[in-house]
Amino acid sequence: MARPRTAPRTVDHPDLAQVDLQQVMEALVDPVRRMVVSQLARKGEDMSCGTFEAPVSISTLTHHFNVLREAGVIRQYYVGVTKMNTLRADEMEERFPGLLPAVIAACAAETGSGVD
Amino acid sequence: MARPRTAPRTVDHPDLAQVDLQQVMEALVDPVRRMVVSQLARKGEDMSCGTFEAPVSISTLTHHFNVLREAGVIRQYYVGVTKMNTLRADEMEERFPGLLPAVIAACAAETGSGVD
DNA sequence: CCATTACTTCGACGACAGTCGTAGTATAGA
DNA sequence: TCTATACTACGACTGTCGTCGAAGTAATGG
Repeated sequence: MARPRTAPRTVDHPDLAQVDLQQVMEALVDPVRRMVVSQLARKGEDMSCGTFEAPVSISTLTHHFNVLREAGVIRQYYVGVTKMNTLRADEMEERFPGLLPAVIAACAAETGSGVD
Repeated sequence: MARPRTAPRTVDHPDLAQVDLQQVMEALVDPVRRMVVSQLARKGEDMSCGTFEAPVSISTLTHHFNVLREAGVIRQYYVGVTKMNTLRADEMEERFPGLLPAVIAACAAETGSGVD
């Protein structure tokens, strides 16, 4: 019989018009979340939740993905049992011009050069 | 006789090279501190601590100025009994290109339009 | 139907940031 | 020398955020 006795898993995303600067700043102030954004930007393609490098547990990482998604920074969707992540770069650019690129560039500059 | 039995009040500022993104993000994530930065950018000239509008007490405001200064966002200097504040915009631009302007623009966009 | 994989939810805990009022300090002026 | 002004330093309090592990849920494959 039909297997899907529940609807396919969906994810809610805010319209960027209803996201304010405070929310985005709070999302981007956490170093782990910036690592996520940075890796996403660096890779240039969608990544599943399990493929990120971060010095925290899986459940904590889930929390960080939620914060980023609710701030409109990333978009998430399921592919089978895995959850994919994408930067909402274009939309963010329209809403907060220059902000995300500046942060990403700063991340890259810090992790790229041998600062430590 | 010579009155200055103490050296004139001075203020310490970090070299921007030794300020990291985390510190700047933490400085800019607080809405009161963004108000300070925003007013400084809007005014376009140095402002004394007492001339800022913020919904907090004076002592709290002092704390916010300290955070901004230690993050390299503002420069402070005494003029008699008042303390002046100025944005380190050019230096910040060199250290974290685009970051401060993006935040300032976002602040202006939010406070400018009748969002609430 | 069952096991596995991949992620989520929950509750608890610890740390720390923002806030205040009070008391203190440096400068200017009388 | 004394007072007023403008800001600072300190200690206390509070709320919130990041963190974890354990238990839960949904899809996939056998």
